[in-house]
Amino acid sequence: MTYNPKKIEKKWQDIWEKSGTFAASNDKSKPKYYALIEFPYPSGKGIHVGHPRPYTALDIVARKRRLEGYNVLYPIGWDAFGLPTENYAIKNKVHPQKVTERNIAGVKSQLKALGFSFDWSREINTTDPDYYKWTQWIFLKLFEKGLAYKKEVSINWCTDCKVGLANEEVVNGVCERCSGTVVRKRKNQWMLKITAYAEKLIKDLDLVDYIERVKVQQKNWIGRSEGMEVDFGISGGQKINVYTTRPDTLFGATYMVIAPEHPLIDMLQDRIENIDELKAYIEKANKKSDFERMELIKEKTGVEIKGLKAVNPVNGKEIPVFISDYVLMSYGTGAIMAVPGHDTRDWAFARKFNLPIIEVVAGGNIEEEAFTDNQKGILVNSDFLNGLGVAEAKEKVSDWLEAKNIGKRKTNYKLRDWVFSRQRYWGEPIPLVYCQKCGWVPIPEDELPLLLPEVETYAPTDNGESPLTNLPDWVQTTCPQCGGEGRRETDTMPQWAGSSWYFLRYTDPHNHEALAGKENLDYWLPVDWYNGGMEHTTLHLLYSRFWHKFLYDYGIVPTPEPYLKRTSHGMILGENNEKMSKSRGNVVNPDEIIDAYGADTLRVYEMFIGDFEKSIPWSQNGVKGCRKFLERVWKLQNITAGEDMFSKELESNMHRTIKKVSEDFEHLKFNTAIAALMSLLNDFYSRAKITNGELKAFLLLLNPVAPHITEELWHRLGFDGTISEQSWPEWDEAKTVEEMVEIAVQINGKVKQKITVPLQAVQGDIKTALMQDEKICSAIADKNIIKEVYVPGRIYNIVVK
RNA sequence: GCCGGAGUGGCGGAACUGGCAGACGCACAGGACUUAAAAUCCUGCGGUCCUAAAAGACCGUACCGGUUCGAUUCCGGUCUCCGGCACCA
Repeated sequence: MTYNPKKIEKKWQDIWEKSGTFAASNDKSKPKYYALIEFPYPSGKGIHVGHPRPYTALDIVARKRRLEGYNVLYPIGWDAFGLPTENYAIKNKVHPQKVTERNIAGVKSQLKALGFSFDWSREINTTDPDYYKWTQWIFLKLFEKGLAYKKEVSINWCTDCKVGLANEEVVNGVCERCSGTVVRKRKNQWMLKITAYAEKLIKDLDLVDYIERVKVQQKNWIGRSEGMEVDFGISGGQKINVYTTRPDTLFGATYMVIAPEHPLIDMLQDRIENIDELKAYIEKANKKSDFERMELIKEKTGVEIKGLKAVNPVNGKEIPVFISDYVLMSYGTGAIMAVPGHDTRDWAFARKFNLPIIEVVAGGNIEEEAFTDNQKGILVNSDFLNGLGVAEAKEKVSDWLEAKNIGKRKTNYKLRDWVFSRQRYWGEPIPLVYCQKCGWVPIPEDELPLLLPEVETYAPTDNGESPLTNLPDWVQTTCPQCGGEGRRETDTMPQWAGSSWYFLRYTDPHNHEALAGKENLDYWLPVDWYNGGMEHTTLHLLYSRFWHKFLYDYGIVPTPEPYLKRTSHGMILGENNEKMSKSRGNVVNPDEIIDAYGADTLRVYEMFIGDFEKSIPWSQNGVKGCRKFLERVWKLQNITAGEDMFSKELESNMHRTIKKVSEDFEHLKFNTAIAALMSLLNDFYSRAKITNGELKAFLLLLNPVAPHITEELWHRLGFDGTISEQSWPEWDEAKTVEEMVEIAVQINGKVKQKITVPLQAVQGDIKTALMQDEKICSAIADKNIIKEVYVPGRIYNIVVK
C-alpha cells in the first residue's frame, strides 16, 4: 500500500510498450496531431535534468491530444553526427559509430525511465546510412538547382577544432563549442544559398504561430533593409557604387569610404599616389582576427586614397575617398557615402580625420553627436529636398536618382550564405566528384548513400583537411558523367544537415523509395507544435525552414512552412543559480531523482517549478514537495467514493479545475495547472466523501503530467480499462461559477468589509445589505456619498467625502 | 549602442479585460502523534505601529511622476538584471 514508484513505473512502461499504446496509427481517418521536440544529441555524459523539461511539456500535450481523440505523432530520434563523439573517438581510438551506439543506448534508457509517450517504433538516427542517404539526396537536389556552390571564401576557422565554422557558430569571437580562437582563413567551401530565401523566410513568419521573441530574433538575424544603390563618379573615369538606407542625406555626404578588400584598389592602382601606404593598411586589416576587430571598434582607422576624388552626384562637389575597415566588403557594395552629420560611425571618423560635418537634417546638435533620428527631422541645406520630412525626402530623392539613372532602389539582407563544408570525419560525405572536364558532378542517385569509408585515424590532417583525404583509393574515382578521372569531395556536411529535415522522416521512417511517402507527408505535415531551445532560433530553426521551403518549391513537401507553432523553454540551472555543467559541479542527473523519488515526481516537479519559458534554479526541496503531493494522490485509494457524478458541493470546483487545467496545458502554464490540481486535492481531503466521477476526472487531469501513478490508481480503483484509453474530461461553462460570491466592499478604494451575495444580486440589493452593516455605516456616517461603483461578483466601491 | 524580455514575501512563483496583491508549493516557527526521530496531521507565516488579547491603523508589486472611484496591470521618465545582435551604412 505504500507508494512505490519503482515498481509501478516499470510495470506501466512495459505494458505501454507491449501494447503499443503510443504508436502513431496509419489510420488517416482520424484527425492528426504532430508534436515535436528537438531530438537529442546522444552525449556520452548522458542527459541532465534540463533535458526532460521540454520533453515532459510536449508529452503532456501529446497525451492530452490522444485523450481528446487525435491520432498523435510524438516521435524521438538521435542527432548523432558531431564533434564531441568524434573527439572522443580520436582520443580513444574507437570508431565513432561504436561511440554513438553506446551513447544512444545510455540516453535511451534514461529517457525510457521517464515514461515519455514517444513512438519508439519510429526512432531515427542521423548517422544511419538509411537516413543519411536522404540527407545526401536533398543536398544533390540543392546542387541541381544551383543552391549549393563551391567558392573560395574567407571563413571562420577554429584553430583548436581545425574546422570551419558558420557565422552562427562563432560566439563572442570564439568557437561556440571549444572556445578556441577563431581566425579568418580563405578556403574553398561548399555554400548553401540560404540568401535566396531571405525574403520568404521573413515574410512567411506571418503564416506561423511562433512566440514573438523567436520571430523578432529571426527577423533581426536576416536583417532586411531597404535603401538605394547610388553611383558616385570618380575624377578621371570609373565610378563607385554605394549602398545607403538614407538617400535623403545625400547632400551631407562629405567623403566616401571603401572596404580594404574592395576590387577598385587593384583596378585603379596606377592612378593611386599612395598605393604602398594603402597596401600596408590592407595587410594589417587582414591580419586582425574577428576578436581584435571587435576590440578595436571604438577607434576608427583608415587611409585616404590620394589621387582619386569622388563626385557627389546631387551637387557635383568633389569629395575625398578613404579605405577603412569599418566598411565591410561583405555587405551592400563594400563602399559607402559618409554622412558624418547623420551617422554615428561617420561622425567619429570625420572627427578623427578632420572632415567637414554638414547638417542636412535639422533637429539635433551635430556639434555634439550625429543626429540619426529619422522620424522627427526636417531636411535643410539640401536644395530641392529642403523642408521635407525624412520619409518624403527619401522618396523624392530616390525617384530623382532613378530618373537620372544614377541610382536604384535596393533591398539588402544581413543574412549570409551558409558555409556547409566541414573538414571532419564524423559527418555525411558530400556526394560529389570533381572532374577536370565536367567540373563538379553528382554521383548517381542509385549509388546513394555514399558511405563514410573506414579510416585509420579520425583526426583532421595538420593543414586542416578532412581525414578522408588520406584515402587515395576512395578519393580516386571515375567521373559519373564522362567516365574519366575524378576526385571525390572529401569535406563532410555540418551537424545541422541531418537535423534540417528529420521531422519529415518521422512521418515514414522506414521508407526505402523516398525520404518519406507522399501520403504520409500530406497527412502529418505541418508539425503542429514544435518546442525547442532559443539557442537554435538562428541556427537549426532557420536552416530547417530554409530546407523545407526549398523542398516545397521542389514539390516534395505539401506545406510552405514546416512548423505551425513554435515555443521555447527556459533552462534549468544548478542549485547555485548557474548554468549546469560538469566543470561547475552542479549537474543533477535525472537517474538519481527517479531512483530516489520516481519519474512521476520528477515530471511534476519540472512542470511545477515555475514559468516554463523562464530559466530557473533546481531545488531539491521543491522535488520533495512534489513527492509529497503524489503521496497524497496515492492515498486517494483509501477515500470513500460513491456514484459516478460530481457532487453538488464540488461541482463548480470540478468544472473550474477542468477548465483551468485544460486551458493552462495549451498555454505552457503547467505550473498553475498543477497548482489548481493541488488545490482540488486539498478540497477533496476537506470533504467527508467524494465521488468516483470526481476521482476519475482528477486522475485524468493529472495523467499527462504523472502518467504512471494515475494508471495504477485507475486500475486499483477498479475503473474500466486503462486511463490512456479514456476521454479527456469536459467542463460546462455555466457550472464553473458559484451561486454565492464574496465581494469586497471598499470605501475610497480601500477594502473595509466583505459580504457574500448571490451572483445575480443587483446594485440595489447590495446597497440595502450594506446599509445594515455596522462597519460600513460607521465609516460613512458623517460623510457624503459622492459616487458608488459596483462590479458584479467583484467589488463595491463607495466614494465619500 | 540597437532589438527583445523581466524586476512582486526568506525562496520558486500566482493574480481574468484596470477590480480583495501574495493562489499553489518550499523554507521557517508552534502544536498533535511518538520512548525518540523521521514521516504524517493541525495552526501560523509581507512590513511597521497599536493591543493583555481580539479588533484595528498605516505602508507595501524596482524607483519618480501621471491618468482613474480603483493601478502589479495603462501612460511618461529613471535604474537594475537576463537573452540576442553588434562598425550591416
